[in-house]
Amino acid sequence: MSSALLSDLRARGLIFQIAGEDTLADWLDTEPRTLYCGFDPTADSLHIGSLVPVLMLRRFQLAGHRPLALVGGATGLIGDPSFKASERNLNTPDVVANWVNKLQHQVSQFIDFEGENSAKVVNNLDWTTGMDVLTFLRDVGKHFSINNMIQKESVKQRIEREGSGISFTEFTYMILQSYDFSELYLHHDCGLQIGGSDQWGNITGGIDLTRRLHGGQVFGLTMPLVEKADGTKFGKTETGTIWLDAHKTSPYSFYQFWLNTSDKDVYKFLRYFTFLSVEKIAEIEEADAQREGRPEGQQILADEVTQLVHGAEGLAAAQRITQALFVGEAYTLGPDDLEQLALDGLPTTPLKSSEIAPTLTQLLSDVGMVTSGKQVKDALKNRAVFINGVPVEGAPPIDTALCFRSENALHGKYWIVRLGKKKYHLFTAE
RNA sequence: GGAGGGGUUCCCGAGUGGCCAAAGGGAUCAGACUGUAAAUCUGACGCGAAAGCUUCGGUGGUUCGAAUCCACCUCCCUCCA
Repeated sequence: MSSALLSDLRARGLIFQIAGEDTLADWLDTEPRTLYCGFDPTADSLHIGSLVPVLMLRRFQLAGHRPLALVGGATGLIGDPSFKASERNLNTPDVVANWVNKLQHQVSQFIDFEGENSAKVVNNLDWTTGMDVLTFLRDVGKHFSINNMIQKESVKQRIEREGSGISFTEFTYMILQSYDFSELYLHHDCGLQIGGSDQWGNITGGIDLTRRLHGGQVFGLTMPLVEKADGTKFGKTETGTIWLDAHKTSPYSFYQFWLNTSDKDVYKFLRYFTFLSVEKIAEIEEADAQREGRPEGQQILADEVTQLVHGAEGLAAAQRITQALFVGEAYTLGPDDLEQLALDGLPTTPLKSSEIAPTLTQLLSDVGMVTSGKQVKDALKNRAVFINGVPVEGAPPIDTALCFRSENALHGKYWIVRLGKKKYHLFTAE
């Protein structure tokens, strides 16, 4: 059945490279196996870049294997140099420890901790923190050849490129991660490490070390980097990174992100980010190709992924807002509906008449709709600013008191400001 | 420790005394066209409604005037020891 897993992954395009390809399918087929994937705390939340590996763990678990999610309490203190253009700043131990906590919790929601192949979260700080330098150098470092390490593609650009460089600290990262694999092999019988394609060098390092230290034969599997057809970076928008934490990226914004996926990417993303079968996705693609006009792929993608990350409630909230703003006429909603939208996560700001910003440009940049007043000016020129559906006329400065009068409010206290086609903000009278 | 090269606005990268808020590209935002897609075209892109204000690693200095010259400091890179 697991070779079925591999062929499904292959059909999804989720396999980039495999170490031990000849025997991996057999190994997976004979009995439930343990595998791991590492997540380093580089922020207080994972972002959608980590979603592919996280979901990969789940795919293996659904196929009957046991996933370990490793949180890099130790490696997060060092910083992975793989394919990074420059050295990064070190974060303080207490900051990293705090992030570790958050990641543990976050990763946990995607894998199942019940049943026979229950998942486990481990932290590599547990086995590195007590190790002294000499032991590390003699027992671990001795197995690594510098000649070999500097050959790795992942650090080559740092070593060869003029104007950059790599510290010993970051260079050592690979050894730490390799040691993780050998430890998990020893104590958890973990025989497979998965990761993004940038992790190939680190993974093969771990495979070599495990063989040298324990004579164990272990496997590695990497997933392709998520790339967009237009070549721009996946997972970033004007607002910045798309986080998995609902407090950092609301389910609504998250949902909108997927809904805005390009046609060229949407079916690939369905294969990457959902558990819909490859056949089902092919059907959707086929149906979209037949249909005139707007395809359904984005809708399905947004529904599926939002459900996975934010649950049924988060999805429902995101859909309610989307429905109200983009499908219906938002300014025909009743007061209860508007309250609900605010609760659902539509960006909302109460207006206190005493401390309201005097100009519209200032107000909109204060609430984060735009990053500078210039954008508002630009939008005004294009008649792209609307309050409750009515375009705002004129050029800045525009008096906010005139814009937000109770006469033009919905139900006496609501104003929906729209800037451009997609940005909405709800203001309420206090 | 020695010798040399470098730190420019989100990123890359021009700019070597006034014409510089600083070329060009990318990213981003808005408009048109569309389907909340792509491509294309248009506009914006340090802050400010404007007057104006604040930027070119840091601090001082020279000058009527500095991103550009000088001094010191700091960080990075290359080679040598």
